[in-house]
Amino acid sequence: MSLVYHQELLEYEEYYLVNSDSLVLICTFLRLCIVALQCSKVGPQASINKRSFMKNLVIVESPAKAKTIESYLGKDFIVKSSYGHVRDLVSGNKAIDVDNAFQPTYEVTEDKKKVVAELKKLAKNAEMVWLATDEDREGEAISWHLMEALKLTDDKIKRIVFSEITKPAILKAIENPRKVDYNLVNAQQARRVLDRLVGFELSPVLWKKVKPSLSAGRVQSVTVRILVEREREILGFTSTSSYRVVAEFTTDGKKFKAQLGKRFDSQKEAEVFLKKCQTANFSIDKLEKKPAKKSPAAPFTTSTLQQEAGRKLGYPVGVTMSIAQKLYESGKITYMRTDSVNLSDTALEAAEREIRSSYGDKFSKRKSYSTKSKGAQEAHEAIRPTDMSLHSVKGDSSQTKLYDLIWKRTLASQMSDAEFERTNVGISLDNTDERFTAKGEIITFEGFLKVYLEGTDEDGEVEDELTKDSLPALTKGQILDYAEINATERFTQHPARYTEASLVKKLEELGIGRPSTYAPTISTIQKRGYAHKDERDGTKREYGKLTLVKDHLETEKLSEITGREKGKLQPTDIGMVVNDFLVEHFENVLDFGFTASVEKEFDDIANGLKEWNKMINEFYSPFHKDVEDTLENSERASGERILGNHPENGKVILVRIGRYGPMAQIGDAEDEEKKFASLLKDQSIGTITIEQALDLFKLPRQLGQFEDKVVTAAIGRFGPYIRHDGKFVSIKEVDGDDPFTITLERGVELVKEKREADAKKMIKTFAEDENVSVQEGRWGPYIKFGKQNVKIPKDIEARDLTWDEVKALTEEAAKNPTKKRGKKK
DNA sequence: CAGTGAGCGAGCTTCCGCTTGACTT
Repeated sequence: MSLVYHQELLEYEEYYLVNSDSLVLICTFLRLCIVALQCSKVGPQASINKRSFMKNLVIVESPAKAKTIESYLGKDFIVKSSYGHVRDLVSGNKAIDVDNAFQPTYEVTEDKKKVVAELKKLAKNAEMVWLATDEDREGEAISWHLMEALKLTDDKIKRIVFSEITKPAILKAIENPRKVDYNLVNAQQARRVLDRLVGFELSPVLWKKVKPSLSAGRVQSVTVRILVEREREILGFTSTSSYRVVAEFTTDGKKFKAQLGKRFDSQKEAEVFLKKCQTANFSIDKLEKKPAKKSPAAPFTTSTLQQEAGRKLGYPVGVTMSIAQKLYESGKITYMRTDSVNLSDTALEAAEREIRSSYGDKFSKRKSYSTKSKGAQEAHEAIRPTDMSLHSVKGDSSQTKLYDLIWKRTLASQMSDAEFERTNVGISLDNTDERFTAKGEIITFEGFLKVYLEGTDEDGEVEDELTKDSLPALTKGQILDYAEINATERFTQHPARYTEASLVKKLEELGIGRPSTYAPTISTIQKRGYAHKDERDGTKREYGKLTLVKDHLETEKLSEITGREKGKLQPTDIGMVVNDFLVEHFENVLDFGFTASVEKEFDDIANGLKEWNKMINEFYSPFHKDVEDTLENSERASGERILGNHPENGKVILVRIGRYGPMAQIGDAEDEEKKFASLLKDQSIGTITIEQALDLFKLPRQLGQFEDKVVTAAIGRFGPYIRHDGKFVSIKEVDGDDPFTITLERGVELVKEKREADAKKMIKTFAEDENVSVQEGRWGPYIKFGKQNVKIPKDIEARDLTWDEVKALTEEAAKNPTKKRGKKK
């Protein structure tokens, strides 16, 4: 933390040196102190309590921000953090009084009680409380909730805002205080109330009509819909193939490639064309050179940082955010949850200085970017290094890499365009109208490409396989000889499944969700079982290739692996069934434009054009009617699909969603002897075959006896396993085992391996009770007391624990149960 | 939470956005 402080000071000093306005600044600062003094004199208690005289409490949302700002403001100000929202709607179903103008009931959230108590104490002793929460809807509401929770009156507070954490910005903010904007607060209340109503009325419908514990909401349900619709596109996609012709020409001993404008639907047609090539004369009939430019990408927002870190470093969005959080906390970068592409003046100056000194004046070009995304509220700066002269951070390699990305992106955004010379070459044949084209590209000025180029998402087939390097010297009218001409069969590709990052991009385009929720939303839909990361090996596919070399035509059949995929988001059966149900009954809320349209109304509320509870009422009345109507009239949604009849007894075989997820069933609902089996993780209701479904009923399999006890193989909640004498051993597919074919010998081998591994973990056992032991776990040694696991304090040596100590620790742990997420049965 | 899947009825689940640590077997 001392590092941060130091760095901020440096920045500050630098600012003094280069900025001619520094005198003005100092004056401003002095004037401020006087203002603060005068302010405090007005307060009724000012003269009574000398100790609290002059004291100003500033409250911001983030503690790291508080530290920085405190260093700007001097000793008359103390700056504290609220750690985000301090109050929220009470939990449960009674937070909103729908019969009384949607009156909300709030409470200080459990984890904020300490924070609120401390702020309350400080506020009491302060002359003035400066509410410096973010300059957006949520920030305004946080200020209001702080007033309520700390019992602050209007004359005791000043509301200040700034969208960058730089000294001039903070001082300017202090000079321009205002009151809390209740219209904006009401817009936030409307947002909050709407989300609670939607979530807490839709979810119970799903519990009744689909499966318990499911959830629905304005953001998550549309997110799942995006995935489901893409999956349907993929399922409905049929791939077609065509032959693409590429010729390699030589001139002056140099080679270059050109592609035919036309593709052929069959091998036959391709062959006919290549035969024409054998006798054709090739000549250049078009030669065009054009200058071209490429501009750098805007500085990072949360969304673009997540995308680039995904593309270039392979990080899931949650990982990116936690690395960024660490960089932010150590003062290396600005705030990482932002939708703004704006850079502060001090940052622009620093970037320019850095570019001029490292690359030269002609690489510098100041640019300001404006946001393209819909719901942007721009309460912060773009994500950038706090110190542009720091080219790299030491230590943790993931932090080094992410910082590197941020540094380069920021710098590049203020650099000149890259310049190219593009060449387009047309090549004609004298015995057909078909033509080849070649493209060349030479960089004439590197510009921003010197440091950074934004990545791209591979989306479908790469259309243009030609290298865009330089072409050899060519002239119009020149006659060419080919070295080789290929016609290769290429297949059209289904649209790509979403990655975490490309999904975030889509959400941002639709204005759904906020920088602080992109990563949590993606983890929510996976936790709820609506989507998962896929892993498909791909399948072998044959393709044809024709090669013409020196008048000799050859035909080959080659093979390639297609459809290999890892880590893409794919909707599950439950995700699809829930989505179809919601889309059918709640089209309005599931509409991709729903958020955008309510945002418009929130804006009206913020501008004082509409009352918030009126707006909510207009939404809620018809919505609630739909909910009741659906509860009463809709069928249960199970996604049932009938696969056919049993080959031996003729009973119906179907797949559907059951209480515990996707399952197969033999026999209909009336059948007294119907049987059930869960689908495997990689199977789905939509694609499973009758043979695969029948296989499921072969488990559990009895393999035989070992030590007079039965050994069985089956598949459970955590995957395939061997069971023996009440103990379970996982069967790992990577070892080439599976429960359908595994033998008794191999099963016994796994049981023995497991015993050995368990013995290794055992540190100590006790004669008093054989169910109690001290074992080595993932996070170090722990006590296993029956089914209870107990942590061992760091200062105690696990090996030396006595029976009495173990009992004492266990009893203490039982007294203070840690809040567990899991519920008891 | 590693054998479930009917139906009953208890009591429970659930939203989005703003922030960090505490905690995990």
